[in-house]
Amino acid sequence: MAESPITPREKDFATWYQDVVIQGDMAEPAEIVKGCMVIKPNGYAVWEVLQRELDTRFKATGHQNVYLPLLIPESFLKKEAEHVEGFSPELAVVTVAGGKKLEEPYVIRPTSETIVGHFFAKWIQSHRDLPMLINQWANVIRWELRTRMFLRTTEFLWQEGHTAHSTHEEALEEVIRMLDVYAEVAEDVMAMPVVKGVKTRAEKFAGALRSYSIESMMQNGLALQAGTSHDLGQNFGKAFDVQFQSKEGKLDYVWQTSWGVSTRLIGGLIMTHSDDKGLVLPPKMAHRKVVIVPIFRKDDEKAIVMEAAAKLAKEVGAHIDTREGHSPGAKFFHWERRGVPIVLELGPRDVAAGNIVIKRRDSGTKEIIPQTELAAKVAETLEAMQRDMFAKAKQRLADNTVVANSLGEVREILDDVTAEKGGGKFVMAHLKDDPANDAAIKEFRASVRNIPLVDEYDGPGKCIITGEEVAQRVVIAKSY
RNA sequence: CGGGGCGUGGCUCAGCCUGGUAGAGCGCCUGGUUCGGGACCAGGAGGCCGGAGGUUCGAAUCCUCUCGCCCCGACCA
Repeated sequence: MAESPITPREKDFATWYQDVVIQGDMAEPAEIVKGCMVIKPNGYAVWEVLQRELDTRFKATGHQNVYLPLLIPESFLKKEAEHVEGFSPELAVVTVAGGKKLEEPYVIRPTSETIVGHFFAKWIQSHRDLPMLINQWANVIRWELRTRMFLRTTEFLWQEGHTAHSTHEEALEEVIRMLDVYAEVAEDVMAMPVVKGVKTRAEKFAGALRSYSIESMMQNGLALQAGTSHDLGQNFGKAFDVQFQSKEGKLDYVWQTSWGVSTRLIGGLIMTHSDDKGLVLPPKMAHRKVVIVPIFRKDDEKAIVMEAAAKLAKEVGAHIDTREGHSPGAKFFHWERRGVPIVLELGPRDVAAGNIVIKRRDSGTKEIIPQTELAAKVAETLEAMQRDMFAKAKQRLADNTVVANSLGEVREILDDVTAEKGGGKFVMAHLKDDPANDAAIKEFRASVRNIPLVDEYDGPGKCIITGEEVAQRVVIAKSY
């Protein structure tokens, strides 16, 4: 028995994660470029599934795709005071082009609110131009000091939605609508349960009135911000002079929103479902759902097995592993590490008996069934897997969410938690939304993840720091 | 930016202290035997030892400079 190339979660969760990403052939560090990664075919295919699922929903809610420039004039960033302050430290700037020093440097986009502001000002004159609903699929660069594959890389892929509305109410509806879209994709497609909520003022997007997020829990108990949706108010409208004339003939600034999810979701997917044997993909996220490993010795056996395999593969849309020079065992490990939901084994014994062996990736259960029942069994198994994986993740979230009623208690629960050691929890506590309180939590390197939109706890209570009455408990956790 | 580690065949690393013909395992190629959970045997290809300079008869090894990567903290989708 060869030693597993994957570090067990128990031993070191962070290393386990790296191992799963690499052994699952999802991505590898770019090495030649600091903090960047190469997304490999197996990883990019997952991104393509996400893109399809999200894009379909964006279109269904009335959005259209656009593409904006990668480079932003430096002065644009400075137009919104909070925005530039928030992003300055992590900008990459182009100062030389065409062999000449540029008069005004270009910033490589960390996000496109400013460019959007500029073009919205050109495109919007009347209330009839509203709402303006656009989305961009793009890459962005944020010069982060600490990177981890998929979770935080210097360059990453994402989508950023940008909308403009004539009223704040309408903009807020949009913010929540898109947050709901994210939650739906996370839960129904990725089988990754999330907590929807409002970010504290200290944690909001630079330049927003308020930010909303979906937070998910990884297997080590750390929180992952899986998606954000921002109520930008009229901040960017004023900064970029995006005005429209109302029905009554009055001029007003537009109310904007922006929302995004990134390749980070792939990291979340991995850390939600995978195990010590490697990647586990929920069926809806798997581009290759079923693989057949044929087993044979002699050429005559090979002929009959391959014939049966071809017929069954066609029936269930399976990929046949025809690679030569690899034993069946090696092939099982190969697909297991890559997270394929169902692996079918087909050998001479099965062909003779009219059977086939079906193996589920998540539970590891193996079953021998008649070939005539295969199509129905595959469909049923994929459905059950999707359901079971979500239920399991949801249970883990519930099991690791605890209530605390004092700052000391919160600290005790979270103090020793690290990405490597795990043991993280979502701690529900009453806390006033005040930057000073966020700072107190930061002292032990935890943070307020969000204030849930739906309070599933005991309603109002006294803030664990100030003692003031607050409406509900917030989620406090260590996070990525 | 502070602390730590590391650059040697595709990968993981040994060799460096004590200078003297560049190694191992895995992977790869060829042939044969295998094949129901990581097969075995035989043969083979592949490296100016991150870069520059210096010391020396001679440098992967010693000295100086330099570039880069990884890990740990402060910042973050």
